[in-house]
Amino acid sequence: MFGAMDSMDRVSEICLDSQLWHACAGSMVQIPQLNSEVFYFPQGHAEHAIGKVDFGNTPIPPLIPCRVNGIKFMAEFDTDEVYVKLRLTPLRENDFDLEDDYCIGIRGVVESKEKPVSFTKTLTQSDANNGGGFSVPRYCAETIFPELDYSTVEPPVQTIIARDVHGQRWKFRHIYRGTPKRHLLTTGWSNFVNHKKLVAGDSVLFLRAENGDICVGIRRAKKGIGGGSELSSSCWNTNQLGPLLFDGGNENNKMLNRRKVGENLMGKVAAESVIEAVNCAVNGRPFEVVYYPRANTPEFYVKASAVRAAMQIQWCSGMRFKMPFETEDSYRKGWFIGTVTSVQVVDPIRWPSSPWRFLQVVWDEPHLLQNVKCVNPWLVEVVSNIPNFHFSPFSPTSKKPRFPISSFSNNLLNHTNSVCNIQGNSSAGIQGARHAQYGLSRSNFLVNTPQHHRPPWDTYKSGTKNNVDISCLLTVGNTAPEAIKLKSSHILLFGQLIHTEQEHNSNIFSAERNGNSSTEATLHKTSIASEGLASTSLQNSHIENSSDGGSQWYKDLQKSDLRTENVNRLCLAL
Amino acid sequence: MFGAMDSMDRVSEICLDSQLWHACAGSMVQIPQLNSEVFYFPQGHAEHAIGKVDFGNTPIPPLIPCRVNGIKFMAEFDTDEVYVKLRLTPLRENDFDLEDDYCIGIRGVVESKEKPVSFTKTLTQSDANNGGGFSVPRYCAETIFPELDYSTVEPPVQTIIARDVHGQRWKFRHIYRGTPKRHLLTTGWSNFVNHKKLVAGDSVLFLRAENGDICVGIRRAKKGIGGGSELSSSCWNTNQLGPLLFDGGNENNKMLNRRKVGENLMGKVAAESVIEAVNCAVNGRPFEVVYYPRANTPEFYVKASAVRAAMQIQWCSGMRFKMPFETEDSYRKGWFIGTVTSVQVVDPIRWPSSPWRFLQVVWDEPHLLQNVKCVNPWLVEVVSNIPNFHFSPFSPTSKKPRFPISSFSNNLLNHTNSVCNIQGNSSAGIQGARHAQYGLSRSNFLVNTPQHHRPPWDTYKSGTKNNVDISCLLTVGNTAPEAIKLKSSHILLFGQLIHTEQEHNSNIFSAERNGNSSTEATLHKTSIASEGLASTSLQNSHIENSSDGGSQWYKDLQKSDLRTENVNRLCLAL
DNA sequence: TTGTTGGCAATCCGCCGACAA
DNA sequence: TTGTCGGCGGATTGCCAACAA
Repeated sequence: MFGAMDSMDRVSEICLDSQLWHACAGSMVQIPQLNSEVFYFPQGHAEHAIGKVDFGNTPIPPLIPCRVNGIKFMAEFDTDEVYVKLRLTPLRENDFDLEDDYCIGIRGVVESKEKPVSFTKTLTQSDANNGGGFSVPRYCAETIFPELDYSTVEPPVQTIIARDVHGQRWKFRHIYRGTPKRHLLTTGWSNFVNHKKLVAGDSVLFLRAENGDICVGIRRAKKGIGGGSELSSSCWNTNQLGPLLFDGGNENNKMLNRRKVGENLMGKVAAESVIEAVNCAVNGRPFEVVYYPRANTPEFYVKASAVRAAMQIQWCSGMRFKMPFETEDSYRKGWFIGTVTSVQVVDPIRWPSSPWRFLQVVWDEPHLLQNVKCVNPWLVEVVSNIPNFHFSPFSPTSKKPRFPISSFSNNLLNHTNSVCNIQGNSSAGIQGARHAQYGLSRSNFLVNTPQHHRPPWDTYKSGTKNNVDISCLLTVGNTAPEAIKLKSSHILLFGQLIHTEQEHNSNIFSAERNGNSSTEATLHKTSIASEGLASTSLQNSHIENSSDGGSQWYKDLQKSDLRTENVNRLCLAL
Repeated sequence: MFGAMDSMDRVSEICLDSQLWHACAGSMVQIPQLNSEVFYFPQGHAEHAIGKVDFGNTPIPPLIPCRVNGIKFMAEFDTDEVYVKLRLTPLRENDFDLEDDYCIGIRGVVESKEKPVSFTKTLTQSDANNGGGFSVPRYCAETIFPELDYSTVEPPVQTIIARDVHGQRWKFRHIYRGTPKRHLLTTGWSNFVNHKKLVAGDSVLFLRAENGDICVGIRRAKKGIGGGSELSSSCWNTNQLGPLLFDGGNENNKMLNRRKVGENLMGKVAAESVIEAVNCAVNGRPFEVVYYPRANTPEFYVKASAVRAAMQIQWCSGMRFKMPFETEDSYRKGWFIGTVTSVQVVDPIRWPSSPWRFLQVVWDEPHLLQNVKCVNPWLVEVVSNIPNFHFSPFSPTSKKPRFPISSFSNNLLNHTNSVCNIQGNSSAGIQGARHAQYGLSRSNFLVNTPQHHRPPWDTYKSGTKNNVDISCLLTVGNTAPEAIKLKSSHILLFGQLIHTEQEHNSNIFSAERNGNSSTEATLHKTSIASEGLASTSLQNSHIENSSDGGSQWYKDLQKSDLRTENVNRLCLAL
């Protein structure tokens, strides 16, 4: 028998700059090392396909250990959507090689290569529609673009040539003019917008490569069914629409051509390719898989060590965990926090012993992750394994506990370990199951904020606003996401989620350090409303003497209709 | 084991009007009947792929009998390129069913369904570039479009709504104006051109369906490597370029987006899909194949009866044959004529006993088919099995015989029959090999045309021009292509090819009956030059009293530099 | 600091008859 | 009969400062 993939290697090349690829894909995407060991999940691959995948009655292992012996960073020609092509070779029993599989640990860890400086902006109406201009945020112009010569010509202009993911070059006129002065891209911009079929809400990304080259990437707004939650995480599942029907056409060109973009048609793979891959995988033949990082289904290839580590945790209901997310402009990161309600296989008939999504969960902010009821254990981090007792008895939104608190049971533990034999050759079983638990202690606590107009920083560490109990999560030092590298003595408001449930819009407040400064940060407010995403930032706010940044943030907070019944939770990051 | 194709049936539908599909594909394409028996040729499938296909060392039969149990007429979303998807099920020995496989015989036979009226025009510069208008040939306007009301408004206008292959509707303003009056498409036309990315040289096709609906199809000009031979036949092979390199982009939008069109990138299938199909075929599993009629490689699925019939012919060198072709605007059809030089397998190592392209040939007009050295026997029709003795000894272009005349040998005959066992259950072997020979007698003969300025019709039946020997081929009655249904008493000049070898351009003269008239015909002159194709027609020329049509044709003939050293061959069709 | 607006100039689009082949 | 050209009028594009948030 000949291998079906033997002829592919010479057909296509790793076709673009991998740094730009990563910038476009977002920092959430996990790309395994070449030659490392991963588990391939047919079940997850099927989730990544258009439509349902029918495997028939053949029994298929829920996960298949593979070696990664090919990684290609790709981008679709028409849409610029990035994807990765992995070549996987199923491992036989004696191929297991635990030595080379050093466990990096949690997700979202810093890559060895340092990230080039980049800036992402979501296009406004004016950027996308009118006059062919793009309003360049000052930060982007000053950190990404080559330095403008402000002295010789008035107004200062320069030509910027930016490479896209295909290596194609785009020319923009960058001018600093107007009253008050601002940075604009004029000539060349509308050409770019038209070619890329960008609309308001899409994002563009400028990146300055190590060699000084400017790159430009795009990320299309996800036209989610429910109208626009703009967060990205790796546990999501989009609703499946039927195959798109073509409605007979008209003159609406831009929208017509966007049909392929951002909807379920693209960013997904064909059902047959899944079946073909699974076919190879179960027969021990090498195969290729394609993964679209922005398709909102979790990776179906997972670093073996991460799976093993996750499976050694005694998952049980009541456990508190956090899962990383990032906002669509890849600027702000944070954690979703939730609680395990039960531990069970999602499809006992088709996949009777699969760990895929076997954590049934509820979220502290349930409206953002309405569709996500079950997650993969390797995607989350245990925060507390003490059952989450009802600690906000007076909050109207949580009048009663959301789930019954189940006691730890050995049944559950046994089940977890018997799900499949993925412990490798090492000492598997119940004995070894305890040693990898995360050493985090319970850090949830109740705080009270005073009622009115306090200076923002110190008072929000604890207290009550309008008599709402506010629970805070303290995360320490090295477990905080890399964007926040403040000294531990700096107190930052981070990842605050305040939502008004009745109006279905939310604000996320977050903070980020500026450059290498340990005393300056940027405060962000992101409104997630049904109309889309609007974000404002307060840059260069001084933290220690947080006079204006803090107060501005505080004003925003006041305006955001923060009333008793609207506050769910505030999180403080130390 | 689960079938890899089980999940495909519900993914896509037969997605467009099959008559429009056929009009776009051209009449050369062969679509087998549903449930009929075909031979699948892995070798031909590999020719249809991008790049080389490496089957490894596995032995693969050169042809695999299959039943056609699915036909889908498709069109690419972006390019409108038509293709067909066939689902084939390999037949086991006892599945052979010779009963249902009635032999229709030669290629190019009339389909049972009558063809709707259609008109194809190759876009001029003015059609494609300037002013957004399309100059409608009168014939098209009067036979395809709804009748214009010339009485009420001046100028007469109408709105034409035409469906494309996707079912999308396009609106055109059709106006009859100007001095002199002509038919034009104005509003809506440039929108169509831009959406479809048409350029001068591409063709558009208007079709009037049975229910009166207007359809519009497109056929992109083939940007052949050698610059523009505009003929289509089923034996061609495009040169393989390497994967297209992207040269860094610029503002040339239209050309950029056309990269995918008409070059080798499109109209071909992926190498892996070939391997996958072959894999299924050799293992007896159903599989799907995709064939692009306009990719210029022959069909790799061939009606079983056609293959069997072809293999029962005693092919030998010296045999004269003809092969059908049509011009790219699907208006004129004709035959290439050639001679078999040898009969041998093309790749004795990989495909030691394959009949694929096992006829090595030379063409009477070699410059048009430079790349085609070997053809499939089922694509040609024997004209004469008497070796083609050197009958034009004085023509300067053929100073010596092009090939040695080999004698009939039983070796060759034995070889032919031993190529593979495809004779079904019927009496195979040498005995049965003779009964299906075509009953054509040798009809090549030498004629002499007088030297100067003769009236065209009767004198060209025989004679010499400038002392050039002209050999003529007479084909009789029912073997002529359907477009020519003249009474046998009418003598028509048909398929005349006159080329000036030094200038690398050629003229094809052909004649076609007008409508149902048996006394009117259209004479066509097509210039095939390196700049592309230019064609002129003389319509409504009366044949019997061929006063103006004939003389016009004769003037063209005179102007075409028809000198001794330029004339290769003239063919007359009776 | 940056999103939106309206003014405006320059360009382009596309309809037209006049030719000519 | 139909391909190409130049004229032209109207629509669109896109640069800009003035505001406002």
